Amino acid sequence: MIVRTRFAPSPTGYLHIGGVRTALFNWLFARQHGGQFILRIDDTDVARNVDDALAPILAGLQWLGIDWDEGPGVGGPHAPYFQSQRADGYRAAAEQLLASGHAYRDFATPEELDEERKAAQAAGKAFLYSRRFAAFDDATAARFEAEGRKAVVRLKMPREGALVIDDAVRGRVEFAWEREQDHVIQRADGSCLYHLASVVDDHDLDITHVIRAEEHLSNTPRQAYIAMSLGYELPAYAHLPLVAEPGSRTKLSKRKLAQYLKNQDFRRVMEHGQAIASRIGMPADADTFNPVIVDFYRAVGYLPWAIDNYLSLLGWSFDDKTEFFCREELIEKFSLGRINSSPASFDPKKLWAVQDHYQATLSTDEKFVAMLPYVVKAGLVADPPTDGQAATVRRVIEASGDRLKVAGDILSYADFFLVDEPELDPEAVAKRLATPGVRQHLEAFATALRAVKVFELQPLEEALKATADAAGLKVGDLVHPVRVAITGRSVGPGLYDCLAILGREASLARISRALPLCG
RNA sequence: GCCCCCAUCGUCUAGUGGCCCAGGACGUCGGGUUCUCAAUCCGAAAACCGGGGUUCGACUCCCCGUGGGGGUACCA
Repeated sequence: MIVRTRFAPSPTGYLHIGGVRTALFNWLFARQHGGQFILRIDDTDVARNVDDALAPILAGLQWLGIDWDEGPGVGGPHAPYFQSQRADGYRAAAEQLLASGHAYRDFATPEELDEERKAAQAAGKAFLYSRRFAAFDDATAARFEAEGRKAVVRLKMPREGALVIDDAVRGRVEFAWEREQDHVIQRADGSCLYHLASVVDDHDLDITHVIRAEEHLSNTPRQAYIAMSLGYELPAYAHLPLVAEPGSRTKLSKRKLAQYLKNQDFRRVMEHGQAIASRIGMPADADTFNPVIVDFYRAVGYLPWAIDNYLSLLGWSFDDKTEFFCREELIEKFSLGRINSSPASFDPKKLWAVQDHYQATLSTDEKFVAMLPYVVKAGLVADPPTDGQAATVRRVIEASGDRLKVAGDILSYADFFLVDEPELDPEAVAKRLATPGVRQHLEAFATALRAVKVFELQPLEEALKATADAAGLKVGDLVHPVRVAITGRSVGPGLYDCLAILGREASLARISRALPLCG
């Protein structure tokens, strides 16, 4: 048997982090078994602007390296891969269900149904439709139609016995048929609903394993009923634990962003991203740009594999200690059997740590390629950059080392080397420059700088230490004022690196500019 | 209301009856190193939801609570 899995997003305009986890697990399972991963678009409901709403989803998956063997853009033997274009198949299935007596036309109005529902609830019982307006033959149907009623097609669920499924994650799960409602599968206008469409497609696309979030577990009986009634073989099911909110067990949702921002870690990640976005002139409106959406990470400059690796650990583990996997290892080691069944909450801090880990493995060249576009977009260099500017960026990357956690971080390290007169942080000035004696020390250091023969790390360090010694200062007491004078702020790469990158002329100019502010 | 699922440090998790007075990771705290920050090194605090069983022995199995979550749509 060839394993075939699928990810079936609705075109909503964004790729949700929980959706990615589902896609990733489907993809991993298919790749591991040498099978196929299919992307199908569940657009039965949203008819307009599908292209626009789909683009971010496709782009997000591509960016993450989750490639699909059949689906939009690549086609395949089961095309089309859009539910909106497969309606004929659903209608035929509804016909078949009607003909075989597994479904019926129902003429009840929503109000009549609602009344029954409420009565059942008031009685503390599960709602079970009386089938009062069901038409099992044409004569009855004609009578209802004469009353001006319109029919939908409902499933005629069994009212005894039970469905037992063997879920790959949860094991044996049993559902009593009598608790299942006669769900509508086709509207009066002939359009078909999700459950029918999904089952028909999974069968037509030869899907062998349905791997999806736990929210669908309760949907399984009616889908299984549809499948069995149509004579399909049931796929294997695996219901993944929900990806929950930071610090909670509730399903992560884009809508509740305001609430997540009360979570300190989440807010920190958000603000860090917004700062980068605003410097590259990217709209950072929280609706389209936030840590629940994959685009956020791409825009800010996270590494796609860091996201994948982090997400793989949400509900799955290989053993008690391995956390980092390259793509091949993850494909090899992944297994449905080791998926957890309890919800896993999305932890921005842990993602950050995983990103940090992978970022640290990058070479200067790799960082340069990823970071240069940010500097260009922020207008810090010409487009294209001059050779000198590119060289400066490269040196800043080297000097900054581990301080650059995501590609966008280059902005807050490169800017003061690339602008003529960086702004001075008032707090840093107050703390490091405006204290008594600093002016004199800076002047002494300026003199020493003029005398430095080769403007490189070693001689610079010697010059600074000599100046400090002569003045009876600790190295730090001189380093801090110099740093603020030349970079405008109190944190940054090593001071000697800063001086070397700036060069003699700029360093001296910045020191003299700072002198009036000194105590 | 009814149905289903879930329950180990703050978080992600290991644990499939004795190896566990519960292991790893992130985070937190303390310390070392350091010109700041970052990194790094060392160390610490931190959990089996409760109650009953079963068993020589339960984190592990069963039952009941409690708590959390999902579903219950002519949404997907």
